[in-house]
Amino acid sequence: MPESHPAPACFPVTVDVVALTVVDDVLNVLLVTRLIEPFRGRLALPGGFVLPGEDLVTAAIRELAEETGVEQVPGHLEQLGSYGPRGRDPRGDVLTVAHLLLAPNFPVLSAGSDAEHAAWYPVGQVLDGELELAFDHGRMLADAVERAKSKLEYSPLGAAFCGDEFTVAQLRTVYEAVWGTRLDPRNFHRKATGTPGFLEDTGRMTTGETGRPAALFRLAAAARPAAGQPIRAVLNPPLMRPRD
Amino acid sequence: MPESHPAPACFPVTVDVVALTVVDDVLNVLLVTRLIEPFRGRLALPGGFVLPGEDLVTAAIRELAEETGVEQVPGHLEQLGSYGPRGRDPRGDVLTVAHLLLAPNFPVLSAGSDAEHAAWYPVGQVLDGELELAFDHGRMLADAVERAKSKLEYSPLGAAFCGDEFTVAQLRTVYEAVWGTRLDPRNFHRKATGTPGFLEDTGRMTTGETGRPAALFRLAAAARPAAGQPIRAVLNPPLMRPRD
DNA sequence: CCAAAAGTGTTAATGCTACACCCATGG
DNA sequence: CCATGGGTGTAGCATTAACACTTTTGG
Repeated sequence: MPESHPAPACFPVTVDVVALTVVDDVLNVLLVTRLIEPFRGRLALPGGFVLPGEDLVTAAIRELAEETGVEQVPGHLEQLGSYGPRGRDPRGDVLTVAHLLLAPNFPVLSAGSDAEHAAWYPVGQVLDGELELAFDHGRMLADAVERAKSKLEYSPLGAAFCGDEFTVAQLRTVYEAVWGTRLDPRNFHRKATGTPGFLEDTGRMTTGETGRPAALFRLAAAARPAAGQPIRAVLNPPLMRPRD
Repeated sequence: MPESHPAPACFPVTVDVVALTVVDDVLNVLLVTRLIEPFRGRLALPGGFVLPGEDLVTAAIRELAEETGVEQVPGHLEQLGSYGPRGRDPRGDVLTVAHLLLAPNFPVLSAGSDAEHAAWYPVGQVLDGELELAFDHGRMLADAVERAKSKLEYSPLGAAFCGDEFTVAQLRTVYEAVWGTRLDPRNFHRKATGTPGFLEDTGRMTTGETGRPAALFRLAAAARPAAGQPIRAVLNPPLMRPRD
């Protein structure tokens, strides 16, 4: 750590947020259209400079709020990793700390204003190269998706994509969207409801949908993230995605 | 990302390295004794300021070399996470990016010189509170150990603690040291040698040891880390540590 | 009644745990 | 021969994968 080094050089530091959600059974990412150079007109992850006296999470939440209007963090936020500082911004060295947000499909305040236009885009279109992102945001997105995929296997974070109460089928579509696979509804139901400390029956049911009504669940107390505490590996043995 | 924000404030950025190894069946961490304030005389992780024009990994490798004398990275190095910038250095806000190094027990150039004294210390003594580290390095170590524990479950990185060639028993003691558990040698042998794409028989055997000679293995080509590429999840289904 | 989705039962395959047991070396 | 660790076989248990089947709603 801090030693007797020459010039404790300073670096501009930014935070970026990879906000993922599931829209119509498809994994989406929150992107903004850049209004300024560099990469003007290009899609990018929301983010911006860390201000003096600010912490990383604080900055991430603030930037997210500035571009989406959400007041509280609408889901699960965690650090993804740091990138740089070299070779990622044409204007010079910038260190950025990427964050991962798993959230239900929240409305973004878009268009109309003079702010950058924020909207949900299917992750597949970006990873396939159909849409190209500014800076090294494409790599961040890829890393984020990989992280999300593996988190679903052993943690209860799939529920972060759902609201407070959800059906097993809704939770299953989350897994299917993130993993890009189909899962057997019956086996998934057994695993989800049979895992101790994962789901909690609310006693209430859905209504008005086609087919038989489904039971509504919420995250069990043991699986709910206690502020700042590490996420418990509730699914043990893990719920594994099919490989290859 | 970079927007039209007020003053793109700068932060001093450091890198820290949590170097783990296994010495005599016990997980150890590489620590230095601080020669300057703050925390003078206290144990700390090796690390230091990122220099202008430097990248994170470059800085981590350089700092490691300066304090241990190793020329090449002696094992597997990956980013652990970022901490700060607030409330972790009494002198002011400093952002640090912690790195995790899993390596065989390499010799550290210690003592004698005027440099900080570097040596291996049992991880248990630190986590138990017997030894207290400078800054927030205790938390970093805890995070690093947790990361290492979970990596062993599905990745071939346990082998990073061994040399190029090793026996199944040596690999097993790594797992036992990191997880702090005992594993059945026979079942471990089956799982390790039976997992496709994990181990590769060299055809050679150990000699001179007590008991029956053991076959020497190396990491299979498929499991060897291709520079900069993500580590393959070779152990599928994972080799799971006993819970509770 | 029919379609659609929720949820339960059942069976075969797979993988793990816990051992008994044999093999190969040094002393 | 014996102690020590390397390595194989195998039975029982737990979990998963695949799919038949019943339940409960809306149209």
